[in-house]
Amino acid sequence: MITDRERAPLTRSFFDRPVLDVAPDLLGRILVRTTPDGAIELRLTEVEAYAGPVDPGSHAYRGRTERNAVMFGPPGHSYVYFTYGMWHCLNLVCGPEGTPSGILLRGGEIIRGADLARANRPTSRKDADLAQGPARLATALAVDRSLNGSDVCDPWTSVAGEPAGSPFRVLTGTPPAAGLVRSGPRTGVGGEGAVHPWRFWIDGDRTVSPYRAHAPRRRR
DNA sequence: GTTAGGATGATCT
DNA sequence: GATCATCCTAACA
Repeated sequence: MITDRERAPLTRSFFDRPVLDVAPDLLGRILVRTTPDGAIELRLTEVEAYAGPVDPGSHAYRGRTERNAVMFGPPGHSYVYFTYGMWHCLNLVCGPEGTPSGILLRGGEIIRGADLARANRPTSRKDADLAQGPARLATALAVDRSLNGSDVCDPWTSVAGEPAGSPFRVLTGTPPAAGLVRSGPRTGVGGEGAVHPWRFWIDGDRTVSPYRAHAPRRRR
């Protein structure tokens, strides 16, 4: 059962918890993406948890490789991967260190810097689409693999001494209204990984991506 | 409103 | 060689 009113303090140890605790706790919080052109703020509305070695859906399921190496590192860092030949996806690594797990950011509402986000994603027809879906989210926030392994600062370490060029921060934001946090199967995850209801979203929010079940692709 | 098909390349078996 | 934590467009209802 999801207890959507439990909110951990947003300190350095926020991400150093089991991924299933962190994932619903991220809903409603704000990811600040700082670019050379300015800041974009995104209120998170949809995430998916990937639970490392016990989860067939996780990139870390078959052990450490060059691609998934940051999932095996300390929590509070970004894991960015490239998929389908075109797209990037942004994850946040959770703890404790040694249990490689991450949270895929699937959807959010741009609450500041919408002009920058629109410039990054000119094909978007309406603002609700800007970060609706993981690859759209990464595109709107100008995230690519050059940001893999970046530190995700919390407010306490970033108030005065934020390193120049630090690309991500997380702010407290506004919690979802009571009773609106939902969970269900993860999008696009098949096999045994499909049984876990590890997708979390804010019910009724227009920036949550439509659910699509896993479907094997036809070969051509 | 929904659905089918193509784009495109890194990664892993 | 197959798979992939996807998106967009066109076609249809």
